[in-house]
Amino acid sequence: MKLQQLRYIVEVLNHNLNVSSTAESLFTSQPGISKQVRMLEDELGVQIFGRTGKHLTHVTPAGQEVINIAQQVLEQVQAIKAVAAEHTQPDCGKLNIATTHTQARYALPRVIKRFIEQYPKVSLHMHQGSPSQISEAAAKGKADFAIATEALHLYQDLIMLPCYHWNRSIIVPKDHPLAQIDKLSIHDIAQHPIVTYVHGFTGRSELDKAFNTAGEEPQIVFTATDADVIKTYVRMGIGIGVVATMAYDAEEDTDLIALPAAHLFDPSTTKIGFRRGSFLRTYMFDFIENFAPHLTKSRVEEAMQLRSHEEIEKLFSDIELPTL
Amino acid sequence: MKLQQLRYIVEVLNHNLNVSSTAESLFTSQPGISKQVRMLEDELGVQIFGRTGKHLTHVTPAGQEVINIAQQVLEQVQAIKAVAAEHTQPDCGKLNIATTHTQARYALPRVIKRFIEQYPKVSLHMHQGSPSQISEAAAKGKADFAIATEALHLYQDLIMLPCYHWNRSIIVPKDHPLAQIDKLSIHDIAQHPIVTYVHGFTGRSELDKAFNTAGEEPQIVFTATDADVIKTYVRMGIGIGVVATMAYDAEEDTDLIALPAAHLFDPSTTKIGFRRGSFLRTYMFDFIENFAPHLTKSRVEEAMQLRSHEEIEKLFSDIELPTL
DNA sequence: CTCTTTTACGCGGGCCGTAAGCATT
DNA sequence: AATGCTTACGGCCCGCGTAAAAGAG
Repeated sequence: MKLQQLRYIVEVLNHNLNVSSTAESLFTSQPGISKQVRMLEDELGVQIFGRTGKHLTHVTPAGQEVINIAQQVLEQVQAIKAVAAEHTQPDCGKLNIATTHTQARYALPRVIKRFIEQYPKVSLHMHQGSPSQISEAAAKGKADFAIATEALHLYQDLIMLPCYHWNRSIIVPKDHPLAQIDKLSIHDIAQHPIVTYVHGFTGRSELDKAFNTAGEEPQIVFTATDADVIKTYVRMGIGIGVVATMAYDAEEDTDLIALPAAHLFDPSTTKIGFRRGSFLRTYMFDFIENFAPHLTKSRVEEAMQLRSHEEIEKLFSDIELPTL
Repeated sequence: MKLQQLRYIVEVLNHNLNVSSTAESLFTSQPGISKQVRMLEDELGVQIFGRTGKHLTHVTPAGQEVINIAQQVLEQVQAIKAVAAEHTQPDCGKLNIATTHTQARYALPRVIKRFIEQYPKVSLHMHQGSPSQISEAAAKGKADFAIATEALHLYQDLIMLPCYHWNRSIIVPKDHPLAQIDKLSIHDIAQHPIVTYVHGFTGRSELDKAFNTAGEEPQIVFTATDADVIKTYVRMGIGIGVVATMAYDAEEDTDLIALPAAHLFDPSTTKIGFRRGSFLRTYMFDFIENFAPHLTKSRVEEAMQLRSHEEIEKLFSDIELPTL
């Protein structure tokens, strides 16, 4: 059994069982992969892929189990390389961050600016996507960190640490009638068409919950994955916006007004997650601490020892998170 | 990076940094290993082993980290092979059990007899040792199962499942004065010299605890790791024996009498442990269930999902264990 | 007819084993 | 002097790439 054989079967699966495209992506020849796959199958005595004639059609149950383990092996091989790099070039490497528009646009810029100054030799890559895509990217090792408010808990083998709380604001055009009301209620909001995040994005669930408990039915006329789009439609007069407070910029959004809504919706918590068992480089610890100052290296390491989401939550229950 | 290079560095460490003996044990040449080790070091850019001149003297910090991960990789490679074997030859394989004399001599024989009948093609190996050696063997992957009463909890990455409770008996020669007393007390026992298990063996800690809480000082004149030796010295009149009840055989030990002592000492619990993340063959699940009928495959799998000893204990808190 | 996998074949690299050289104890 | 690691060299296996054949859709 060779490490490359494991790489091959994992990649063939990632390419929907198309060996030719797998070969192309790995910059090698297609017959080479086919042969190695069959040699591995011969050695193990088990078919990994099911075939009809000459085409790979499905993954056998045994093959799925083998591939799952193979993925872990390859992750650990990466960890070995990371350990080595940490000792030879501590300030050199890659950092892949998977996150949502909201974080990338409003929460991360200052953090990333500082990080790049501190570690100019680390190449930084941002992957944007939906919270579930983000979690998957982190869980599969395509990203080192996932930063999001939702969906991270879906993967048991992601360690997720709370970073900060944030609240919502209602944004309306300056001349909107709601701007006159001193303290908004859910009922007030329910009278107007709403523009907000799509399901599964940026704490959308808290919004639905608040309306539910108030017994009101929100008129959601338009949803988008990011606040910039939402603001554009609010400007057009389509409805009132419900967005993260941090998405309102008093200097840029002079034509809009943000009405605080912290009293209407429970705050959401943005978390940073990474694969359990992955080796974190020093610059990764530093990135985390830059982003959330209470997440010191020692505290993160402590959390890595814990074995369930609940235990980790307990570890941070005493700590007051910043609110954006 | 090749799998064999990882095997080599792990084995070199296991052979106290002696490359020659490592080569011998792996049935290969010593220069081959030396070269591969240095090639791996070159590839990683990190010294794994420290050298003075031409001799390997110590493991570098980076090397230790690399080797730790390498061990995990090799374990997973074993898991892949086990998965494959499970699908091709479900009733064929190996089973390594690490256990103490007490278990091997009194608890396991009937289980193993049945197991061998059921799986004649599985080759079974028993490794005897102290509880801490046993735990280590299981944790390091040298044994599939560790069966013992003590020390298993020392390894966080061992899953240990409770099998049965057992109590102690006082064994004395037939004509011993204690044999006349109806219900023994700790005080009664403390009047006589005691022969029992050495520290760290077979629930010895419960014995010490009972004397401590009773405020008595036991006169322990002789300790051994197994009940057969203890019985021999009891026969010689050295003292009274305190052993696991199951170690007394009414048919063989006709010259001795066992006085129940369940009311004097808290019962101990024998557990079976195995490495977290290891792949269990069907015959392994069957072995466990043979040994402890309440440990069905589904219940064991459930326990494998849990992440701490506490959670596992909670899972079994409702279940009444048999008492031997 | 096209896309994809399999088979065939030749090259090159690298792993391994033997033998000799050299450092450490 | 003995033990143990390194260097040197040669054989052999094997992984890879190219090219052609065969099968699936």
